[in-house]
Amino acid sequence: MKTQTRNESARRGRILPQRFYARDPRIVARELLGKVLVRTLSDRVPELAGRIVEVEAYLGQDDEAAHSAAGETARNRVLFGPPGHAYIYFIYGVHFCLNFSCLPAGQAGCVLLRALEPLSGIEEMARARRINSVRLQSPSGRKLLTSGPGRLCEALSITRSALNGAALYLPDSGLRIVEDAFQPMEIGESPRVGITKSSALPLRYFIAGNKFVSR
DNA sequence: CAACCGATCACCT
DNA sequence: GGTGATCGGTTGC
Repeated sequence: MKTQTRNESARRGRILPQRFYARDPRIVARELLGKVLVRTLSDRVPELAGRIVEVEAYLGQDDEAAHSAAGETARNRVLFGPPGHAYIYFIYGVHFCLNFSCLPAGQAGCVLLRALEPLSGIEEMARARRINSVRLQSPSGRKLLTSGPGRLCEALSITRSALNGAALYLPDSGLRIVEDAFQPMEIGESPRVGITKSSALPLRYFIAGNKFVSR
């Protein structure tokens, strides 16, 4: 299923305010498409940035696939806190995944980032992902940078110890989401990837036709 | 104390 | 394109 969206008021570079996240994860997920994730590593290194092209919504209730489904624990505490914070978890003993907390404090919905289109700092991303410069020349090589939830975290040096709980709406937290110039986009929907419970819900959203969508 | 995973890679056709 | 190996934190028994 595909639908059209439009956002006339986009102002490039404006940080999304906390209230952007204080809504249903399905709305937040769709509106995050086309926005830009900016990662600041230090004052000395140029910022890394990528356009959000694929996300999944995890609901605050009636969603058995959500980490919050079994209630609050030490790991998922951020999900139950205020909206607009990074929830980062470690999966399969190897990878990190980045989520944004949604809904007011006390409700635990979130959005998982599944793929970015690299915009700047591509050389640095390739170093972090151990992709050599020859491979980076090809479309398939560039897709290895940030197409996948574990890949994008590795490319942007996003770890739980560094960024779990970070406020996405503050300019100095190392991770923020900004608006980009308006561009027409068609949004595709599908079931979410890699889960077994609540697997039929169509809560994965992506920019139709974008080459950096993971699948 | 052990099963469970929201993924990726190498290697195969 | 498809298949199998893999790792370790988190959780609940």
